Amino acid sequence: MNLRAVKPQHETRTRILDAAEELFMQHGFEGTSMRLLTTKAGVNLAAVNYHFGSKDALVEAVFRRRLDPMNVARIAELDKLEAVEAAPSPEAIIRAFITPGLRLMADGKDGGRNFTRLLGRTYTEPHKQVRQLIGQMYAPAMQRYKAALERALPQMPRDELVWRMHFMFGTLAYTLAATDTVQLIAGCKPEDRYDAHLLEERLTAFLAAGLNAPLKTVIRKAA
Amino acid sequence: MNLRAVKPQHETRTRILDAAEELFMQHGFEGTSMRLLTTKAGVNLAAVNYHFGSKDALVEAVFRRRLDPMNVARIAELDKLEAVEAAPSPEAIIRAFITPGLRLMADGKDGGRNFTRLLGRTYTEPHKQVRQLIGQMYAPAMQRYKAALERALPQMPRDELVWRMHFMFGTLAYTLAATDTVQLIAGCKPEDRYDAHLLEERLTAFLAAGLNAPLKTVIRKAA
DNA sequence: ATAACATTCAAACGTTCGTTTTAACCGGAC
DNA sequence: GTCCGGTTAAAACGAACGTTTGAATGTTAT
Repeated sequence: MNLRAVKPQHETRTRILDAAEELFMQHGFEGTSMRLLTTKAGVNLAAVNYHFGSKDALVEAVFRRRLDPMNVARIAELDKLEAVEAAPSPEAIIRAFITPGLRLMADGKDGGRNFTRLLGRTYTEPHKQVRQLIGQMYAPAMQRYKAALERALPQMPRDELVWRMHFMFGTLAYTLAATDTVQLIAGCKPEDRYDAHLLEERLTAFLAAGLNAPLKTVIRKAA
Repeated sequence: MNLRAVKPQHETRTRILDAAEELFMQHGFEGTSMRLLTTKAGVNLAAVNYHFGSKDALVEAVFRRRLDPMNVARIAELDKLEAVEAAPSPEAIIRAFITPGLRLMADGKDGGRNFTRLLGRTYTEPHKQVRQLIGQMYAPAMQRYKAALERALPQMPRDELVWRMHFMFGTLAYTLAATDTVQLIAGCKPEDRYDAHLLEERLTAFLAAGLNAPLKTVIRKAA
């Protein structure tokens, strides 16, 4: 029969993915050995190669498991928004964009927090393969949000908007990923980070203001 | 004599540091082998251990070479600013903070651009040692800028300011480090990134607006 | 010239890496 | 029971890792 049993469906796979998420975050990809990984997961050394094929394929699987749902959620949030009004406000769009990430970060029981830390690193990931993979997974949501913001801010030059989206993206990425820099800047209680609602408010206010920053008459020097 | 010769002063060291900067950025620390590194630098395999002691010590040296001068420049910019007026504007403070980083990024002939890409990665660096090292090197400048911003924005709650500094820091870090995400968001000519002046204007406008975002009456749920 | 020193070099060290192999195990189908 | 696909187990593979060694080489002071 080709009917997959409904037993502990791929428990080993899940254990490996969980351990990989945590260890990749702590030590990076190259810094995490298969022996350490499989030991932490409580599985045999050969299990990774059996279930995923190779270490590189495992890396990809780790990202796919979380990133695909997150970007699906991002698009769903935007759909919901645009169903109510044709041209949502920049602030509402920002909120729709950052919410799925923050939700993952606030996820206490699951290892979502591990993943957001890992995720933040990927935007500057050295591995070309990983960067391309991430790019592919983000592209659809990005196009949607770019179009939505162009509609919300019709007066803004396109290249300026691209840069402000870039800044916005960076702020979120850093917020999701950063570990102890906040405590470095000031004595900040780390439990604040997990108050998802408060963080969403702060981040939205900051990003909305930045996105709506007054447009100076930019002095371009002749080429 | 203990007088060091003035000849090609530590040429091998410099060649190693340059190669390390580029390769660490491309492949990460663990992903860069000593054999590849020394080959690229055109030095013997044993040269790194001879001149720096170990690979880890080389990593530290790579950061020290660039980070120390950059944070010295940051403090100097702030000194210069506060010499003119006691309480500079938030925008001026922001500009003073981001300028040294952007200057390094725009540095075409030197490998400064390589370093800024590498630097952006460090804020989410897995290695505890590296993170602590970076933290130590940033701390003095950070305290100065925090104090300056508190003076410039006396009405802002301290914890809100800390978070906005955090966002600001993240935006700059991401801007310095990001590689192809901008092109992912939109067809953005990569040569724009190197127009340091234009980028400074854009970044300053965005950050100043975010830092000055209106303070909503935050609804805190009772503990 | 020669002694003392700093640097470079080729070779090898032991360890750990990701992966492969081969046998054992296990639950259902017949 | 017997067979069989899916999974786990222990052991070994060759390759690559960071580091060390000891001799060779260049450089400077006497």
